[in-house]
Amino acid sequence: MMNITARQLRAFVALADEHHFTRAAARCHQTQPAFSALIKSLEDALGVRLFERSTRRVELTAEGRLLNRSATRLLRDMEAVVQDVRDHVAIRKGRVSVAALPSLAAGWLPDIYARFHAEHPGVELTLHDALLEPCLALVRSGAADIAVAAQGVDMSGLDAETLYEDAFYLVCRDDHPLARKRAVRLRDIEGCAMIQLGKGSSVRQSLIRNSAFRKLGTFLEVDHLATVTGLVVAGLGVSLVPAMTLFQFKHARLRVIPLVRQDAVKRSLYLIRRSDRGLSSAAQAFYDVLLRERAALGT
Amino acid sequence: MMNITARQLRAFVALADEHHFTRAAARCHQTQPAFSALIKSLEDALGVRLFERSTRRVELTAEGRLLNRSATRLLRDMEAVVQDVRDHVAIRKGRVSVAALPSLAAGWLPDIYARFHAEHPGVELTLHDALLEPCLALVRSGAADIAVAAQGVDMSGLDAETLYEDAFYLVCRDDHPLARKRAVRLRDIEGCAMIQLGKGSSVRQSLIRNSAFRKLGTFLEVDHLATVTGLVVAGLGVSLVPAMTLFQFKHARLRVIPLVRQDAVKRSLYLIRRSDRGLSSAAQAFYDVLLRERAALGT
DNA sequence: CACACTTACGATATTCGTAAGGATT
DNA sequence: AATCCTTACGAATATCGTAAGTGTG
Repeated sequence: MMNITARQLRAFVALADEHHFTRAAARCHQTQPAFSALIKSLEDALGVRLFERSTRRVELTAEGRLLNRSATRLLRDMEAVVQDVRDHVAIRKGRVSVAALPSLAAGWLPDIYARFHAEHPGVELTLHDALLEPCLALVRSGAADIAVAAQGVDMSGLDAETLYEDAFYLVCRDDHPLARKRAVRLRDIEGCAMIQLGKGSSVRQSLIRNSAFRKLGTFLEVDHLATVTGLVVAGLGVSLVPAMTLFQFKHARLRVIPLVRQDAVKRSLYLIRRSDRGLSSAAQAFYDVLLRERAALGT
Repeated sequence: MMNITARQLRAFVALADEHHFTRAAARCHQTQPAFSALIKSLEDALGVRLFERSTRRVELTAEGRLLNRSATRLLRDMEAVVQDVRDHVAIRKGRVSVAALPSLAAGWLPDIYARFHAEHPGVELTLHDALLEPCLALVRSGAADIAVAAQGVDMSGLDAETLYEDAFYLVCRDDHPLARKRAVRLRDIEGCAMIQLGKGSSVRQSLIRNSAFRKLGTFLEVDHLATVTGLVVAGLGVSLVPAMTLFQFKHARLRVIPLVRQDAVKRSLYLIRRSDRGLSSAAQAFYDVLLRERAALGT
């Protein structure tokens, strides 16, 4: 029947090259009679003699020359396809697209990206920094492999693996009345001018979900953490933000103060992916790195 | 190992298409367990799972999608190459190049070309009309598959199969003294003004080789048979030409007269090809047609 | 419980390597 | 006589189909 194998093509090319059964057989790591049979099987499959052979001469026939023009290319194509798949499996090639909340995208992930890229330089990395719902939408649509985010309202079709419990801290200027405290209570903050992130942010959502913190006033509402920093530095108010965002508040005049244990509030962060399909090898490797980094987060 | 078969690729494409083992197996004319094993063998060869399968869902993995993009093209390429070879074997495609003496190229071959083309419209035909030595050179170099010609001085590396013994006839105008004879003797011609072809022509060579005819005078020497015709019609002389050229002398005022048996002279025509390589299927088919037509030449 | 993929297993077909055969120089 | 391709043949391997097993909706 019409079932050509890569081995037949390799044998054909080797023989067309060597003009010698014994040598071509050796090149294919076979005994010569087995190699002969392999050539014969190809000739039978094609219904035509591909080599004129006597004991002293091995030459391509007209049809052999015809096949020879295509066979090398065909074989190379074939091996390229196989190699490509293997490169992806071995994570020498690939693409990973991650969607992450802005705080994580700017604070936690860059180092991980750098290390992953150093280990797998052939893999294209994409990072979407987006608010919670857009993050989930990216994963749902397949545009992103993984989201690093909080849970959304609708998590159907998504798998969430707990990543980190991100504790909130009070951020204030050094001349604020609370600036000297080692830990603050909810009650301490209630009277303060609060600078909050927009309601689409997971930081704000986490506070809204917590009944104790829901009644906190909002003096100003902004979209970006950097703006919060600026406003607090300017002395317009204080803010409550999770640990993962604190890299934004490294400033000489700012103080970061934990909440006392009984008033602690956290936002839960998850690794999120589609439940209906597995990850590519590269994406799985990235996912595994994220899981491994989770341990380091505890410190 | 790395031995991909066409069947594996066909199975893969079928399953990627159907998303259903049982249906894909049927499409490949196999039982479902055998088909399963075939997919598994491909997955093992590539070292990666290509389908996510539960009993209710069959979906491509990321690597499967990667392969799917190439597999269809690869399979089509493969089948195209095989089909191309088979088309050549079945003489639906191909190329035949024939070198023939001018007399044969113009007189005998055109009909054969027409019939061969009607039977094998996909085969490209080339006809080189050339004198004897160029004809042989074309075959020797591989530029022509077959020559229809006389034997040359050097026939090494060439096989010659007898085609036809081409008897010479006297051609003269109707008012010539010999025009009324039923057959002429060598002696009758010796005094005539002879119009001859150039010494490179096989017609002239055949006469030169025959000792009895070597002493014939040459009144005029020209290159083309058509010119001979014109000169004879003009009454400048007579000519001796082989039967295969007589189509050139169909003219109301010309007479064609055989030689008496004891003075008969012939040129031998051969089918000539390289002895060191076989013919392509198409060329062989053409060769066979020429051999078959040889029988018709006897009449 | 019905459908669908996997595993088990014996039968068949293919492929392999060793050894003998035959052709060419 | 030496080289080298083919054929012969028993052994190892692969593939097939039937039947039983397993998991999912």
